[in-house]
Amino acid sequence: MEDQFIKTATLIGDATRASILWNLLDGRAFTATELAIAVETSAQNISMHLGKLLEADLICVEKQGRHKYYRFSNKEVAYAVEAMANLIPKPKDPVKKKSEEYPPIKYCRTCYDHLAGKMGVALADSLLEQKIIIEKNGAFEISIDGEKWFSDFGINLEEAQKQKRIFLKPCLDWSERRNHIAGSIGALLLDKMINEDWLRRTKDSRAIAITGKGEKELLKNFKIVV
Amino acid sequence: MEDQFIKTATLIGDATRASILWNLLDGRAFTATELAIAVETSAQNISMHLGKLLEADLICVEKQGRHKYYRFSNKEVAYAVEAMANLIPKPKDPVKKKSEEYPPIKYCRTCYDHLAGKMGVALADSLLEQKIIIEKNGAFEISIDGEKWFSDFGINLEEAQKQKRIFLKPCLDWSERRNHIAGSIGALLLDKMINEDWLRRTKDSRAIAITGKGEKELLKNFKIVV
DNA sequence: TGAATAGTTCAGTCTGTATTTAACTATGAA
DNA sequence: TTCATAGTTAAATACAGACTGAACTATTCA
Repeated sequence: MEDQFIKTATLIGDATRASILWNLLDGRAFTATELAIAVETSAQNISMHLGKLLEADLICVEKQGRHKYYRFSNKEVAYAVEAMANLIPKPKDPVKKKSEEYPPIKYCRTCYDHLAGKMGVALADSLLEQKIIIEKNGAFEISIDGEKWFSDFGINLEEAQKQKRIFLKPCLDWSERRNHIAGSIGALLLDKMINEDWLRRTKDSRAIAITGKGEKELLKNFKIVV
Repeated sequence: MEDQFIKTATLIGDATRASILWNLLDGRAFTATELAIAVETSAQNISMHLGKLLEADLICVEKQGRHKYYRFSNKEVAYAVEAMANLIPKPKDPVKKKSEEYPPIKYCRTCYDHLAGKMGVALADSLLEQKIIIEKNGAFEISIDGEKWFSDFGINLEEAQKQKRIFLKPCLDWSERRNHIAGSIGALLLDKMINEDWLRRTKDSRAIAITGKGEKELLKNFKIVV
């Protein structure tokens, strides 16, 4: 058991592979070349590293034509990466100004395709408090009032319900240790906010940037102070 | 943020340091020398690695005379180690025989000075089931019948109560995720079993070996199958 | 006191493994 | 077809960082 743990630890604990995992953290799939660029290494090298991660079943691959898309094998991998990210030493004295206390990524990032982090949790809290969604034995449900709210907000619930994916489900955020909103509703909320230019995906698209407009609207609609 | 993650990952992902973390996983504190033995490396080397783990605040240290006791800094470290252990590839076909699945240290080890691991948990379960101890809002108490039992078993409760240390307290076991019995009672139980030659401390005193006599007595007294 | 044990520091060595160079296959587009 | 792009494999190289040896301080014990 110890040997196996050491193997896993040394597998993750290489700079290039750690960077790969970090880039895969938002749940999307990337091609080998994309990862090579993101990680800043050669194609041959990324190929070798992806091979090792594949062999240990930390990632899986899907072939599409001449492309190969790599993603996490299962959510446990994401948990482990996030749990490790939790160990990053906190800055002792908050020298920085208020909003800059942490880089945006800490406050606002995507988990697969919905909002996670502090922002995702705050959003879930607000929707719960406004009784737009309600908690029912561990699951989230949309209230009667909530249905109207979503329609006003410009989200078509019937459309969402048609999708295969789970409609509304809580997702435990490791950095906050709190539930936020996953499922298609989570994805739709994120999409909507991006379309309304409240939020913008950044270049590497893991972090989410909040626009000036978004700052005002988030405060107005959800009482979220950015 | 990514850089910091890579730093943390490479910190954990060295074979020697991973082994240190693995050994600290049960929550106990170890001296540098004990760790060097457990990890099978030199004193100088362990010192260097402990220094790095200390600097990153993954572990902390308490000085006691000429000894230095190292332990996890916080529960997040244990979470991360466990989350990583979760990624160990599952054996597809369980080829192994029953009792040899894990080395003895996994089943029977001390946590500070009381029994932890599977053995400690099984012992706590048995005492609870026999109503020798009872759980009362998260704490353990000795029942009326229990007082007689302890006296029959050769443990003087009044003596134990005089000691400063907490008399009877649950202690969460990381590998089992279950409470076992700490406090002076836990220590006395361990002492007693060692005196009766049910158990023997091994050389490095982390692991506990069960004697033939112990095997019989544990089954008889606590229905624990070793 | 001195002897033994616990732990650290530092310079030098060594080695595992990541990376590079180079030659390859497979798919898609012109 | 031929060219360009995506990705792999294999051997040669390079290097970060672990480990060793030797010399040190601090504490306990006899």
